[in-house]
Amino acid sequence: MRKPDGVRMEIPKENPRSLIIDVVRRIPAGRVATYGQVAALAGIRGHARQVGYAMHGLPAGTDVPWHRVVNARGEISSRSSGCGGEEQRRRLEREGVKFDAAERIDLARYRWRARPVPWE
DNA sequence: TGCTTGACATAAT
DNA sequence: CATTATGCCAAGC
Repeated sequence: MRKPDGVRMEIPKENPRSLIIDVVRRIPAGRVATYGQVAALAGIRGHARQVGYAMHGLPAGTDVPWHRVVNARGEISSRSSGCGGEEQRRRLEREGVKFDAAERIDLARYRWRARPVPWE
């Protein structure tokens, strides 16, 4: 078989990265979601790393509430670019999310439930 | 073209 | 509950 044109778009619309961002946008204020949860909602369960990678590719001043995405420990993931997570923590506190002495969030209480029914 | 790193998760200890 | 080890996929070099 031979290749079609060879001309390919670098940024397909159905890019998984965009899908991840779309899910993050659905996170309500005052709630936090884990990377794994976002990945699962994006249809890529188990690919939590790609979620974090997508966040890293987000531009400054994006409309995506990336600050509502935390790791499974309920803490802000440290990134390679030194510090900066302080901004994320400040944004979450501003939305009513409380941090404990270990700078962690009580996921049992603030974890976003993307369920059709709230509970029960 | 192939190896290494990475804003993680889950299971085991 | 904390730490360690392994797996996952994609982007960077």
